[in-house]
Amino acid sequence: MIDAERKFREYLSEKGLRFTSERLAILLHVMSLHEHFAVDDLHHQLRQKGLSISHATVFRTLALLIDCGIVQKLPCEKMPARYEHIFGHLHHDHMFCLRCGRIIEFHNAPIERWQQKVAEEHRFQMTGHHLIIRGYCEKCH
Amino acid sequence: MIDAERKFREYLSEKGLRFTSERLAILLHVMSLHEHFAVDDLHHQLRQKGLSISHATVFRTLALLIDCGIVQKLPCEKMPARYEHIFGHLHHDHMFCLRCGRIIEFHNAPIERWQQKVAEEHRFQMTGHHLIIRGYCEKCH
DNA sequence: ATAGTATTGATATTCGTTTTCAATTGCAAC
DNA sequence: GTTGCAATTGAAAACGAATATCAATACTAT
Ligand SMILES: [Mn+2]
Ligand SMILES: [Mn+2]
Ligand SMILES: [Zn+2]
Ligand SMILES: [Zn+2]
Repeated sequence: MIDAERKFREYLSEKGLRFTSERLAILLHVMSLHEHFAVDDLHHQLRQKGLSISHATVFRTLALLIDCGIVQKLPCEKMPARYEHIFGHLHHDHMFCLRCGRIIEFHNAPIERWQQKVAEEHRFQMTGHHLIIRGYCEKCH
Repeated sequence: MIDAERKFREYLSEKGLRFTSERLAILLHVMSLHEHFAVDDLHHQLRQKGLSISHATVFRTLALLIDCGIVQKLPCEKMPARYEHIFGHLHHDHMFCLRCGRIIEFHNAPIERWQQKVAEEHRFQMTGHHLIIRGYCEKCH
């Protein structure tokens, strides 16, 4: 059993929820993906594997995985949201290429620290943040 | 005539578009607002003034004002987008209080500089960015 | 005035996401 | 293992912000 499964099981158990075969299948597939994906991508890939999991269940399970801290949602303007597993990964932010749609990940410690500082200055209790840099990637200049 | 009106007139003229009474009314009302507003807020306020401007025209005109650089759209998760006029204002980012919905504005020069630097490091041509700090405001801790 | 085009409001449509609900399933207590 | 029951599921319907459609109207230039 992978660590993510253990974490998900504990989360569900604490909430009085059940560990179903659908939830396991979705968890395992999400953990096997190393890109940013849309709900439909995930749904199609599961069906290609021969699993007939409904659209609704994919949405519902992703919500659980987000609440559990295994998955992160990237709100995208003008297109369906993207998701990615973050369990086992360090925090990062994203650049979106407006031409080819490429998503580039980055981490910048000074930005993270200044965010903390700004929040403190406003006596704001930061629980998270969300930084997206829009523009054109190397190939699309 | 306020500066924003001059700018909007020039923008429309260059694009071969027309300066209509609806567009003027929306522009003036948007410039009079000093909060972040949803499309429905704006629409209702215009109707309260006795102006019968359609929903569609409000959306369409906001899109023009954004393209023109007078207005900015703040994508909100789980709720309709918010807008604000930025003409005559310096760039700023936002903190969203998850409890009371308050929006706090801030500007942090080091964050802006580091964003530029990160983009350059990835040979990414930044055209804009979007930073939202989520959490709880002073009153909502 | 006239013609040509942009704009409008009302309405319908889109589409990602959420909800509904009856049938099914997991799970804990017996 | 049987039972009881709430949680879960899939299919379909509903939702809702945003957009598209289109006939009527209003500018603009000639
Ligand atoms: Mn990522
Ligand atoms: Mn603002
Ligand atoms: Zn690109
Ligand atoms: Zn608050």
